[in-house]
Amino acid sequence: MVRSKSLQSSGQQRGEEARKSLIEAGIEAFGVNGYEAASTRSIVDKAGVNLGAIPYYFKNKKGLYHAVAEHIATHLDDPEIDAAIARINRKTKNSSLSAEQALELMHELFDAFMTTLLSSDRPELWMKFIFRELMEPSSVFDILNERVVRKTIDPCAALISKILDKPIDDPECTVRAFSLFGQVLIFRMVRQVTLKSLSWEDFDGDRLDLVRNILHQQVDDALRSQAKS
Amino acid sequence: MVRSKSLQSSGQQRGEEARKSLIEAGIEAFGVNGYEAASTRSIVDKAGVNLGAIPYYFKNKKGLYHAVAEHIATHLDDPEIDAAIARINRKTKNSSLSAEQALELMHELFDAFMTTLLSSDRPELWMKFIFRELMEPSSVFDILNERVVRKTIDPCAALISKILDKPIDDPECTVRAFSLFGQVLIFRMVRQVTLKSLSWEDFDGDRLDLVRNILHQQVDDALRSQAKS
DNA sequence: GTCTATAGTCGGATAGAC
DNA sequence: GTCTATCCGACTATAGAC
Repeated sequence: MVRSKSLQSSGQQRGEEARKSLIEAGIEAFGVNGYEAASTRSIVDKAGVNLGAIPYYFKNKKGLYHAVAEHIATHLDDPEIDAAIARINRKTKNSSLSAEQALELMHELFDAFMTTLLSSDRPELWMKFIFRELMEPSSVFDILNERVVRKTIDPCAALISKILDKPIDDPECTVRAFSLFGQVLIFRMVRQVTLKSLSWEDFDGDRLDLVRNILHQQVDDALRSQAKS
Repeated sequence: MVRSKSLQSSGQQRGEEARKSLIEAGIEAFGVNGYEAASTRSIVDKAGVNLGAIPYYFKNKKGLYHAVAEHIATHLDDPEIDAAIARINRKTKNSSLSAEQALELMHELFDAFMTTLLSSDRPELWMKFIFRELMEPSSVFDILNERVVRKTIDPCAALISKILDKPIDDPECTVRAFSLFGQVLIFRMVRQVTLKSLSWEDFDGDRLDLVRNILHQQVDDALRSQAKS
């Protein structure tokens, strides 16, 4: 009895470990070249589990893909970015926010965003997974769009509406939010292209600062020139 | 004799058509979800040729992929963008270009670029093919980087060096060129994301104008504030 | 609950018929 | 020069042993 219970418990633990390692391996496999290019065999090999584990825990390959997307959406948290977003959400409810204060919050968000996106010790495969899905929507597009993109873009658009003194649902606010993020995102999305043109090997140290300062200035100019007086 | 010659000629013609239709089908197949997801069978079906045609004309699947990249790099020409680039290349050699004139050339390029990228009647699958390769470099990365990206980015960086009065090899010029393009590219790369946030179905008519005007202003502000006096 | 053996399908590439 | 038949390996999913 005791022995059987202990065995079961150890089995459940192993089961949880198998789930985890499959999701971990799934992020890597799906991240590199997408859903089709990742074989279930390569995933179970990397995860150190047997082939039957995927259908058992996730029903099928698509189920694992879905679980990977859920995992990324849930665990993609960066302390500085999250803190900046929380501050923005709190203060945009306060309608007495001045344009200058809003711009300051904007810079806090962008500075955190740039540092996270450009320094390479961050989970690069998570990014690839997300960007691929956003470029070519499939079954998990909504998960990532709602819980990763909107979470960041909507507060940003709200800030811009304060700065420009325009209604929150004015498309101009959203267009500006996306285009400003585009300035940063391009260095992550086509990273190799930008590094090659610059003859750089990485965005580190002074180089990261250079990019950060330029983008900071461009965000500032774009919004300040249009700010309510 | 005559008959055999005519048959051979017709055969060569058919051969050329097979090549063309395979490349056409390849753009579509590789464009949608990448190299791995495209099966040679689906490609030959779409092209209306037999399975042996791929190894015969292109050696193997990779050879077809390479040919598709070559075709895109060669035939991706937009009259207005090309004209703008040609003007820039001509005038940046003239060192007496004023900052104001350079900024004007910059706007010509960006306006053409935005119209082409955002209006959906342009070959969307070509874009997907290019972006996927730039994000995840494989064997044809250099072809696309040299003949599509550098062709546009380098003249743009040269213009910026005139506007800011900095040396052409100052990394600041390249960083600014990429980030300004990023403002536009994001609307093409994660098109569905931006459209969904805006509750738009397409970038057409007034909506295209709205985006174009905002980006025009942002490019203007970013550079004008830093222009040599 | 976990793993292995295998079914059934589809992939790219080839050899040889026409 | 063009097409067909076929090989062989790899894939996902399942069934049943342990």
